[in-house]
Amino acid sequence: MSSEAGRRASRRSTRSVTLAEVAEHAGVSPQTVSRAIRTPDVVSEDTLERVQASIRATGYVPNLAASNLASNRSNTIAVLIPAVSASVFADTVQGLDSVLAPHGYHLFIGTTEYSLQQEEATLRALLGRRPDGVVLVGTEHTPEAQALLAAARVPVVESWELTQHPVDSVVGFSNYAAMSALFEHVHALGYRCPVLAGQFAGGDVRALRRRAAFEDGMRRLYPGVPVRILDSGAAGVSLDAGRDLFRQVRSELPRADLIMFASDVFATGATLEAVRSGVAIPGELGITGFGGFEVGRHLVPQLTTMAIPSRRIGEEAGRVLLERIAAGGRQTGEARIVDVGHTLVLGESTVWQR
Amino acid sequence: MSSEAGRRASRRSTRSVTLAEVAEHAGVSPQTVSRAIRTPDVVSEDTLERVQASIRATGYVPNLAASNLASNRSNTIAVLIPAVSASVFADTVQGLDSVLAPHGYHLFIGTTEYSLQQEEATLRALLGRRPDGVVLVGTEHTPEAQALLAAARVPVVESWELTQHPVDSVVGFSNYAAMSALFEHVHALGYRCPVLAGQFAGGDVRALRRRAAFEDGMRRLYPGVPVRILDSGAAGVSLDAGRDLFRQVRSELPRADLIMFASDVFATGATLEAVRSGVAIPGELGITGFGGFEVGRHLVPQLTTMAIPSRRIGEEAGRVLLERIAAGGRQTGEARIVDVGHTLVLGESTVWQR
DNA sequence: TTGTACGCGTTATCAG
DNA sequence: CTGATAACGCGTACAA
Repeated sequence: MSSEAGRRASRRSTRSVTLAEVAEHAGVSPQTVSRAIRTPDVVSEDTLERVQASIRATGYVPNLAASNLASNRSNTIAVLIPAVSASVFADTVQGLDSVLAPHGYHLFIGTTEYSLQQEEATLRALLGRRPDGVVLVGTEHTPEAQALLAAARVPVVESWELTQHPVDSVVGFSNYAAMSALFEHVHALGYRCPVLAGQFAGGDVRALRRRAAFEDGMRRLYPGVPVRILDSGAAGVSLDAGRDLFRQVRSELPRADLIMFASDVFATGATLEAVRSGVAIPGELGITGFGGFEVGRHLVPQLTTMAIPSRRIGEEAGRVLLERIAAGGRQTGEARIVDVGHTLVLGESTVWQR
Repeated sequence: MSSEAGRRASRRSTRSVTLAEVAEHAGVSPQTVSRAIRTPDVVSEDTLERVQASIRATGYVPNLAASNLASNRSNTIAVLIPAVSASVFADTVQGLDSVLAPHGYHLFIGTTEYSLQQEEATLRALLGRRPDGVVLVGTEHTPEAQALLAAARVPVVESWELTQHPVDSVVGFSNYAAMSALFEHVHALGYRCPVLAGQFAGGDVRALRRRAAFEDGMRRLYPGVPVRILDSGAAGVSLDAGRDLFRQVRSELPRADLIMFASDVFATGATLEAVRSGVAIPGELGITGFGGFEVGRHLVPQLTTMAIPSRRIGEEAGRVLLERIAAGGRQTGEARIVDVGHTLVLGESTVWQR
């Protein structure tokens, strides 16, 4: 026995059907089976049929980990979003999937919980899967994350923001410009004392950009008027938080004539609370949102908001990835910047003042 | 040259750092590096530090495809949901992730578009990744999908429904029982002519169960009263569809005194349309939903609905998976059935009749 | 059109 | 506690 060098017990534990077993069943070489799957037109019709029959008979499911290892392609795109349950990003993911799935790419989704540290950790884990591309939300990352992305040597798309210096490419819009445009609109309507309400302590960088736009707008268009900002704190982005912010404004800032919410979610909770408590919108108080969710069009009064094409962000990101992958799969150095823009939605929740 | 047998160009194309390179850098064997990562406590403190330094210095990111291949474990759970953007399932995914992530499992998400054929195709693709577990929405699958699941020999959790004969285990509730309970409640309130509205042509099996509960309820508690059901058809589950269904009921079924919607989404669109068009709810017409979404509590009037613990479904599914994986990772044969139940939410959109 | 011989990067196994 | 060696399942390169 000691001379039986090299004989070891098989390590296969799952005992799933392999390519070799299909080959044996069909009476061809493993390589032919591989070809029958990946490049059927290069195999004779006769063998092709035989192999396909054997695949069905054996219930063969290709091991993509092995395929990945051998070919250096995973047909996988890593997607990092703040949270799965945040519907705006779900739309982006849906858009991504709709563009990439037809090309055989699957999405590997990781969440960051709006934390750059968490993003780095998740990114590290996802890169272990050797994705053919990466999609991130945001343009701010830890230095380590930046290094990881650079070392990965695959196309990277940052999104939901714009920057002149993306890691590779970026698909998004300017949160600052969008909020500024909305601000200028309500200023033109004649509002005298706008306040901002939202969540700014949760690590959402994009919300901070919107806040900056509000602050700068106040200084520029309302010199002398105090800048009032209410933060929901740890409450998160929810209808409850919107309701609470509304109540807080009513009790603490009675002179406010307009509440600009950092998200349609807050604005919806606030609008419904106004209805319930009998506060006339826009008569007593104006309300604006941000995001352009479906519910805004249904609210009574309809919500004035800034619509963001969240699904299109995903679709464009998918196209950029496909393009880059086709071009060699590497980051080329020439940054690609796609601005999907924003659209002012004039609702009934704001009105011409006098 | 011809005698230089076996010399070939390297096939490595991505040239990412490998375990061997870290080993060389640290002056140890590859196996020691592997151990330093996977079982640090079995490595001497001295070497451990050296290896960790080398990992940082080289920017090493483990190739999980290789790890997967060698160890037969992917630390991956495949999740199949009807759609990413359907918020109920997003909550389930979030719940799953919250339980599984701490144990090192990542989710691979695939969508089925409410189609069993699509489910089978997506399942096939995901199984190629050799997940350590599978979570599905629904208990109905194609025969081929059933075979695939059986052959995969990993824990499988079906969800959002109940069955006495799951593939492996099931976490959910009875859509029939939930809808029946809601129906009995409104019957007890004294409604005389309830109608059902929703989407039943889209392939959503769970919606069909709710419809069956409505039909049976009508036959049982309203003998002689015609069974009225409105289908939004291809419109999908949206606020727009809810608004349109509401209008349709008003114009086509003027004698209806209660609309039972198959989803809170429809009910929300309908309630807001009622507010806009000046129809008194519950005065002129009662409304119920299904799902127990946050928005229902904020609507004016608050929505009467049947709440489903969608996040808890994910959490329980995660626990079942962990348990099964710990127990050997295979389907054991003893089905595990977890009923998360349902909760009647009494809102203001229905009221005692007379 | 088909077959043969590696190699992809990691871990299991066994020996030291 | 550490190292050497052989898998894991498939694709690439080359030969036939």
